[in-house]
Amino acid sequence: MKNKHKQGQLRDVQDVIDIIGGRWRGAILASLCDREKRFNDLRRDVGEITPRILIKELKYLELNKLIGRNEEAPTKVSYYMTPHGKSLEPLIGAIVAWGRKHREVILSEPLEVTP
Amino acid sequence: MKNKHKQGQLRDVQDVIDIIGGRWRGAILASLCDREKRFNDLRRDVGEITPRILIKELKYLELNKLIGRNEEAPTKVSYYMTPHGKSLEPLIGAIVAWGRKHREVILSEPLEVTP
DNA sequence: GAAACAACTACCTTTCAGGATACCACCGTC
DNA sequence: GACGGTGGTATCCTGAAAGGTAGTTGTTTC
Repeated sequence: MKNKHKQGQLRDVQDVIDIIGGRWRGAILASLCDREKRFNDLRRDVGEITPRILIKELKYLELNKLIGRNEEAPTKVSYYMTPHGKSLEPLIGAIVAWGRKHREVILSEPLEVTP
Repeated sequence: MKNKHKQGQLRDVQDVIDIIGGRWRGAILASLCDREKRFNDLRRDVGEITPRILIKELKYLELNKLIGRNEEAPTKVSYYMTPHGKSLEPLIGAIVAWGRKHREVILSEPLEVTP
């Protein structure tokens, strides 16, 4: 994000966009909604992601308290959704609903017969 | 967007992110929610945006049927929210609500007293 | 008819999220 | 003590998005 200098609503919107936007965060959150995962589980789950990016995204989500990190031993780290992370679910639901409706609107282009 | 190859919910989420995400679209939509605006009104409203970018964003939003374009004369063009665009308002409301809550959560860091 | 404005448009540069690749530290085990 | 697996870092690179600057077309205004 570059412009956090906005105030009020716009700032909130941009914050949320930042959080669930981007290439990977949605997929990571979705994968963790399912259940707790270890680093390499996520790596396999999410697909083409490189460890560098995965770590970066996980740290970001952790910083934002959406996911938690559990380290039993240096080689046993797992990630899980926090309650705060789970509170995103209804919002994602709303977004999905609007997205669906939006696609309908876009697909039903009336093919204007220009005079 | 690069990966539209996802299916279902994730795809909807990404679509919506694409629409209201980015540096300017939120601000433009917010400005137009208020009332119809002319090109240079928007330019002043939104802030530092250059005409090139503004045009691009407006075209994108128009393509997505969120805003409409009204050209009375070549020098009298105005932009306005379509009904579909207005249907975004509740969603933006929900996002704002979660964003606010999120900021509270983030700001109330308990300053872990590490042992 | 030229100056001033509105609404674009073209061209070129910069920035930065994301990616490829390779490497490191720690552990168990054989 | 070499070997393989897990959980990372470090280094360099790329491409798309955003930005800067200037130009073009039409309009009104005098």
